[in-house]
Amino acid sequence: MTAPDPPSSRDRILEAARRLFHEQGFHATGISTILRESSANSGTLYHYFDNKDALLVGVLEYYTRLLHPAVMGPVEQATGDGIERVFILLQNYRDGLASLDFRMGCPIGNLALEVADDHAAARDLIVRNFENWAANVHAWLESARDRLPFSTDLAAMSRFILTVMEGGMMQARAARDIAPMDQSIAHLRAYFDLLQTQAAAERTARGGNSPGDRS
Amino acid sequence: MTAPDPPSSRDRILEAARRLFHEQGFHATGISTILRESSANSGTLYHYFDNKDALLVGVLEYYTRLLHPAVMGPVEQATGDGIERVFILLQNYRDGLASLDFRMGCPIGNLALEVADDHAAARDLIVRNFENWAANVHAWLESARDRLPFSTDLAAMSRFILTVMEGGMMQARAARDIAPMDQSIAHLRAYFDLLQTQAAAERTARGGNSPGDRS
DNA sequence: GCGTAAATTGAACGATCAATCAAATGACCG
DNA sequence: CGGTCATTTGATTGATCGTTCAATTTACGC
Repeated sequence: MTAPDPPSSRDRILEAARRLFHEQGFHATGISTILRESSANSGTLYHYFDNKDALLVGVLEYYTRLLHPAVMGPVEQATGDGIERVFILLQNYRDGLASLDFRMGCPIGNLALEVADDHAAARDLIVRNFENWAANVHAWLESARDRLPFSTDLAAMSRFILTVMEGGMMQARAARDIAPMDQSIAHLRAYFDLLQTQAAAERTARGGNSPGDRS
Repeated sequence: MTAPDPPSSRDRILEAARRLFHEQGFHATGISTILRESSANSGTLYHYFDNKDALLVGVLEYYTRLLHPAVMGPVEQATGDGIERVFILLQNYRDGLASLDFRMGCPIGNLALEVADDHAAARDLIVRNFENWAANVHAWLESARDRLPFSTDLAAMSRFILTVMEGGMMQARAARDIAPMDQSIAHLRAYFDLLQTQAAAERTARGGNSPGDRS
């Protein structure tokens, strides 16, 4: 059992930038603060990153790598039920927000609204993070395919779930009150319950058309 | 018919700040830009506003005043149906985002994620804007009370609708593609359809318990 | 131990930041 | 016209912004 390597300068800088961007936002975080918090010098930072935007890209790539190990993996460990996974995932975000005194919220969502219009490379990575998140949830939903109505668009549903997470966190964070997020999750749960009821009716009816089918 | 008064210096500054905060965000907007765009001098700005934060507060108060005349009123003109109003409102946000080439998004939501943690006064106004928005939608839903299941929490539902709007806009804006928002709205519509079907069943059953009731 | 490249140091740069203030001008009242 | 207060001017402040770079130290193959 060897002692873990001390984190490299590059990693310390990246981790400080990640944390500060999350705590304060991109524009509100100065390079000097990142240097102080990572015990690095400006020359070292600019040795590894061309400029502040490249640092942001590095942070977003880090989040991309982290998505499954840190976010999706634990949920998949908790249960094999695709639908239950969705609500464990949302509950994890909920608990994380409340445990941090309603500060910070979703780092990707924050950056999406702050920098998406101006930083093309960052925007691409933000979009990719959203896509990976939704694709993972989509796979969960596919595993519960037979418990949902035949006509339900599961890709759109995974987007909808991300919508509920981001919109709920935005309101709960602003209000410093978890209620808006809990209420949003509760309505998503009610929606799933109705869909499952409908799917059960479909199964007994053997392919009869469904009440919510708007085609 | 008299010619309208030319806007006062204070109004020009406020309008420039509002637009620039919306286009670029709060931290990314410099005082000097606001001065240039409003053709004012720094002394004039600081005569009316103590500092940049007070200017932000002024902008948020302006949004508060604007909510009903500019956002809710037109929807209420379009139809008297409480449920249909919800989807016209969402469609208006959707069309606004698409017509601006997926830039900017909801100004309140942007500020919520950028400044909510640090600026107490701004946070209060952001919360109030969300509350007013949800309260207005809540009133619409109450007017359709008998078409929704008895047990449905309409206050929570109005929060849920705001969640769908903000979360959908976030994704659509980042992706520069309206699809994630349309998909989210479509699922909200499917949810409402199921609720209305359930409510109709309740009415014929005269108070029987409902499938989605999770008490 | 030597040579070379990578990594690190930290002072310094020009630009821009939010904010100040004494002086000038404008509006309104008696 | 004189007096008074609100408004506007714009040069200027010190701080902080992101960034540069020549010099120095460290790491590593031969």
